[in-house]
Amino acid sequence: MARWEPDARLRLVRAAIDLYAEQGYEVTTVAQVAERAGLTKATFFRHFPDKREVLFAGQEHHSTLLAEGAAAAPDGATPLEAVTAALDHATAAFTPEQRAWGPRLRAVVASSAELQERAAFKRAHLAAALADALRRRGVPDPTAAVAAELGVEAFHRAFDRWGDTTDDRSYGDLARSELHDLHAAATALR
Amino acid sequence: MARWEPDARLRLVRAAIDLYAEQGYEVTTVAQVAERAGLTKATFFRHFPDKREVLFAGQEHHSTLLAEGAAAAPDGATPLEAVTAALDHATAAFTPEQRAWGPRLRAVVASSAELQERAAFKRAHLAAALADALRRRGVPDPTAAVAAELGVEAFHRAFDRWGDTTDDRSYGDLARSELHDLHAAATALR
DNA sequence: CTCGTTGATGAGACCAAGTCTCGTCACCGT
DNA sequence: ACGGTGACGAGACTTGGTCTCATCAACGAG
Repeated sequence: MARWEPDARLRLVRAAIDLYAEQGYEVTTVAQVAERAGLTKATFFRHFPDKREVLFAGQEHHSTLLAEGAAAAPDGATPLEAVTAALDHATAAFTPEQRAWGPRLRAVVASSAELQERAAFKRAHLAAALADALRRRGVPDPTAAVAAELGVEAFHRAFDRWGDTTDDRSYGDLARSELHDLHAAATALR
Repeated sequence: MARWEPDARLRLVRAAIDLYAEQGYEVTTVAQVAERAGLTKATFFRHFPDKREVLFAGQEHHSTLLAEGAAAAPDGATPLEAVTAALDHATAAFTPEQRAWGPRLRAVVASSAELQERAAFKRAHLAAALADALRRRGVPDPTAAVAAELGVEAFHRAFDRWGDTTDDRSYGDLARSELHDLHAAATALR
């Protein structure tokens, strides 16, 4: 038998989502989250840098996936095709487990300005990573920024719709569809 | 003679920018900022909700200006023309005083992840306010979001170039120019 | 002129986030 | 058998942020 129960990190994430949803993010203390996970405050901060990050850990992975996908697109691909490749590659992050947690996470984040702030920061990182990957492909500056912005917007819109159980399409299909709509709106803009 | 020196709020802003720039944002305590302004920590928090906001106060005004400008555009205006009107209207916020503080502010914000987080949040608010104003004009959803995103990107790019003293064009001219470039990139996107 | 009100501030207690140091002890390789 | 490793607990400590209460110049009513 192990000295400590395994998956301390996962237990912390679950405890945090549960408590934040039950009684609210602001009134929940880190000590409470740690206690529900069978740990202490000090250990919480060994796994996460702050009280917010426990909800967003794993999203650095999204940046990596988007950048990898864009970089791996064939040489002749247009910027938009590279963004599509990035979204396809990011599909790897969207497991059924994520789908189950999505709505609860969205609700909790929506309830707190502090959490929305972190979400905005993560989104900015996503856009920066994707724009960087496009620039490394030789896409010139204003185009790379616009394409990355559309890609990240599609990424988030698709995630929102993916969480609605009424829509049974795969995340990849939803992302392609959102990107197509955004691109159409952009080219038609006057 | 007044009981208190006037402009407590402004003194706090100046003290904060100075100290954050001199010795770094993270190692500066709110008590130090208040002391340099001739006040106490409690009074700091009467003027600003937290340690970060002292650098961003006044930016809610930007959302208001953008929304007002977009709402005031003539009835027949296209979405892009409404965004242009919004940027023109926001010109009111860019005084010579702002121009002098801009580069220092940018440097301080760039030095701290916590401050970049707040900046990303403010940007998201700007985009949401502009998109809302466009939707109220009857612009349908994906188009409003894309136009707002381009507008906010132009807003920030113009502010960056406006801070470079090498470029003597007015903020309004710079913003129109940036928006034009971004729009061109968007319509040419493949 | 006097007096009560107003409102910005100071003083300081208080809580929680986040940091840091030190001690513990199962596990693992030698 | 034994020393090293690493995840964890305990608890002190700093600082961001909140709250309550006291202070006192300005101001207006009488």
